[in-house]
Amino acid sequence: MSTPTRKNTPRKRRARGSISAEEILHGAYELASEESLDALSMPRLAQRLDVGVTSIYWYFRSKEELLDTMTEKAMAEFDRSFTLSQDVAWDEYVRTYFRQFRAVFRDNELLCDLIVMRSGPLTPEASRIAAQRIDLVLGVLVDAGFTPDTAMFAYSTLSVFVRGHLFLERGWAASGRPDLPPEGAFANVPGLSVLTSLSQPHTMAMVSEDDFEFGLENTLRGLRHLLAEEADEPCVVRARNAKDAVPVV
Amino acid sequence: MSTPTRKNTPRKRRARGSISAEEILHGAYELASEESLDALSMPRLAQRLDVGVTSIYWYFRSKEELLDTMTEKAMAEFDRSFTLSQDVAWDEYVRTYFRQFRAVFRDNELLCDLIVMRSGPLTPEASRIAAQRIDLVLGVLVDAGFTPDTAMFAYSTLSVFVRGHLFLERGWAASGRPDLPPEGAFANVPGLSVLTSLSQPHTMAMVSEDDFEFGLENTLRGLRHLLAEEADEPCVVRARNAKDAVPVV
DNA sequence: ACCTGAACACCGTTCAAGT
DNA sequence: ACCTGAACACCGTTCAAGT
Repeated sequence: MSTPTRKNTPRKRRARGSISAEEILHGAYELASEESLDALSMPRLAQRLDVGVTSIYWYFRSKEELLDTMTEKAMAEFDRSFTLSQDVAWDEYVRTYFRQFRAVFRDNELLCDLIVMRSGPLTPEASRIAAQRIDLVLGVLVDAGFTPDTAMFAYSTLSVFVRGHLFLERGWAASGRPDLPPEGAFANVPGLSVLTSLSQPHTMAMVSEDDFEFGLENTLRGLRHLLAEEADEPCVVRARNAKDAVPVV
Repeated sequence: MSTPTRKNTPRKRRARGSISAEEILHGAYELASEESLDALSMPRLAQRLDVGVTSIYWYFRSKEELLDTMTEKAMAEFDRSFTLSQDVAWDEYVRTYFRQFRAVFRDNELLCDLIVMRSGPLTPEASRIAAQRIDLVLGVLVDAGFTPDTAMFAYSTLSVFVRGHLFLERGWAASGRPDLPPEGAFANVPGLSVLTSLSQPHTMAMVSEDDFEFGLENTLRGLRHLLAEEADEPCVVRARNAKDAVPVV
C-alpha cells in the first residue's frame, strides 16, 4: 500500500495540446451554470477540468478576462432566447420586449450575473450582439414617429429601469430573507402617514410584479404623450405641469 | 539589540474595556471613507484600531453585521444631506428630490456602496429612517391627488430607475475604462440602421446626464397624465395606447 | 509551446486559550 | 467578560521550473 492516497495523488501531467480556451470556457460556463457564478473559482475550475490551476492562465490572462469571455457566450444565449413580436403597435412591441428581457434574466441566474450584475464595458463581440438587438427595437420606435435620438433615450430609460429592477431583486434574493412582511413593514415606525394607509401591501424592496408593471406602463405612457407632443397633438397644450395642462374644450 | 523587529512585535494586550462597538464602527467607517469599501477588510480594520483581528468578532458576529451597522450610519448621513424643497408643484418637488438623491450618492461613494450597491433588507433602524423620508414624498403626491397606492408605485418607479442608474454608472466607473468613444461606439457593427444615424452621441453605458434627465422627465410626464386620467380629465379618454387616445375636440 | 506545483499575499472565520 | 494568536479553508496570481 505504498500507493499515495487519493487526496495527495499528483495528477499526471497532461499532453501538450490537451486543453484549449474553448474547453476552459465551456467548463467554466457549466460550473457556473450548475452552481453559481460565485462558486466559480480558478482552483475549482481547474479541479473540474483536471488541469493545473496555473494552466488556465496560459489561455486567460486573468479571471476577469475569463468572465468577459463568458459574458460573450451569455450575450449570445440571451439573444437566442428572445422572440420578437411582429405587427403590433410600437408600445405593445416595447412592452413585450422588456417583459421578456426581464423574464429571461429572472429564469437564468447566470445570464443575469454575467450581463446585468457585472455591468460595464463589453467585449466587441458582445457589444455587437447587443447593438444589433437594440437597433431592432429602435427601428420600431423610429417607424412609430420618434426621432432616432428620442428612440435611443426611450430605450435607455426602459433598459436602466428593468436592469435596476433585476439588480435590486437580486439583492433581496441574495439576502436569503424573504421580502419584508407585506403589511406591518412600517408598522412600528412612528410619524408615518401615507405608508400606513396603503390599501394594498407594498414592500421596501420595491421589486414586486406590480412595481415592475407600473414602471413599465408609466414609462410607456410618458413616451406615448411625448410622441403626441412632438407631433403637436392639439389636445394638451405644452403640459409641463399638471396644473398647467390646458384642456382644449 | 534583542528587541524584536517592528514587523514581529506582538501588540501588547489591551485593557478590558478599551474597545467598543462604536469605536470599531467609527474606525470601519473612516477606513472605508478614506479608501473604499473594498479596502475594508477585517485584518486591515484591526490593524488600524490596533486590536487583534478576532477581537472585532466579539462585537460583531460577522463582517456582514458590521456592514449592516455601517449602513445604518450611512442612511442617517444620507438623510442629513437632503434639503427638501417647499411650496412647489408636486412634480417639481419630485424632480428636485430625485436629482438630489442621485447627486448625494454620486458625490459620496461610500454612501452609494453601502446603501445602493449593497441593496437588500435594512436593519430596523435604517429602515425607519428611510421610511420616514419616503413618507414625506408620498405625502406630497397624495396631496397632489394620487391615491396612497399610486403614490407608492410612483416612488418605487423613480427609486428603481435612479438606483439602477447609479448601479450601472458604478459598473462603468469601476471598469476603469472611460465610457466608450462617444461616436463610433457602433461604427464597425454591420447591419445597424438607427444606431448609426443618431445626431447626438449616445453611449452603450446609458448613464449620461441626458439619459438620466430624459428618464426622470419621462416618468414625471407619465405620472402627470396618469393623474389627469384618474381625475377623469375630459381631454384624453382612457388612452391606454396612443392610437386609442381620443382627443375630445 | 504548453503544462506544472510551490509559493505569495491576501481573505473571513473559528477555536482554544489567556487574563 | 473581554482580548488574543494560531490555525483553517479558502481566494487570485506569479514564478521558476519541467517536458
